[in-house]
Amino acid sequence: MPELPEVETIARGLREPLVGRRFTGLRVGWENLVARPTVEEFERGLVGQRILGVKRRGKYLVFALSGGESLIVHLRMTGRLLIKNSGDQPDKHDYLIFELDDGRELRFNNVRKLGRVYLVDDEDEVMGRLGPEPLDDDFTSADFPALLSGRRGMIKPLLLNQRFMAGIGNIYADEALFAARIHPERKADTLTASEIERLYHAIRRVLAQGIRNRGTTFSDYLDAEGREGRNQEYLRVFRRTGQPCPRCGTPIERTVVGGRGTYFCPKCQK
DNA sequence: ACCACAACCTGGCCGC
DNA sequence: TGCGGCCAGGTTGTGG
Repeated sequence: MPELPEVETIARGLREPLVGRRFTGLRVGWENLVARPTVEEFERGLVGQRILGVKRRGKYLVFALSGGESLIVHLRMTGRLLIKNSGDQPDKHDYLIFELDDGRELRFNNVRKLGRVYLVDDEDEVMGRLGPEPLDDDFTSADFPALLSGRRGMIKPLLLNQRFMAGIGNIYADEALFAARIHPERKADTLTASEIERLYHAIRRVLAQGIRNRGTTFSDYLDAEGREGRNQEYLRVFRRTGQPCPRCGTPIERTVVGGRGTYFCPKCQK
């Protein structure tokens, strides 16, 4: 579910309640969510540490801890990070509950149990192979052609490859390709210079819009306070099969590209 | 490098 | 109402 804009919205919402707090306890309802180290070492290493900062990298959330380690969380498909009071009704899918020193809790809610948490000395152990941050100031339109060079596969699976670029998922890949008027199955090495330029700006525009709208909620996504996003009201092709293309009126089509459901306008996207 | 496919999981929806 | 099949915003590993 959560892609860069959703994870960014969560990170922003977690800063105020978490920075300066200390973890006082951990309750584990599904051990496989703890990717590393072992559950016992994870709990022992975490409890007692103060949270110094919260940031996002790609689709990961990173919590800098007072002992120098980093707590890293990936929400995968259905993960949520919610701030609750300790007395609040627990949800059956709250599989990790981080107790805080102010009577509140950080709850990792995760219906499909696919999310993962890590406690590591060096965040590169988890995120070292991620591609560039598409919204960084130092990622410019001049960098994008070089990033694409040598890539011969289809453009959509490439956008979804986190080692190519960090943070893009299925929704924003389709939206960016529509905005750039590029067919999702185009081979990366057939894109013209102007298409590459359009794609660069389209990626940044759709991600920035997603953040402005506080993320896209179809079913699962909620921010740290449990609120839905509203970017679903602004999507132009994603999950809009049969509805008219906002540019030309042709019905939007759905196909499968690289194993993922893919929405596009067959007339605008060549 | 690239591609297809399976695995990890549960819940919602659809058709029968 | 029940049941099987399919689908889902992500990632990783395997085999070709």
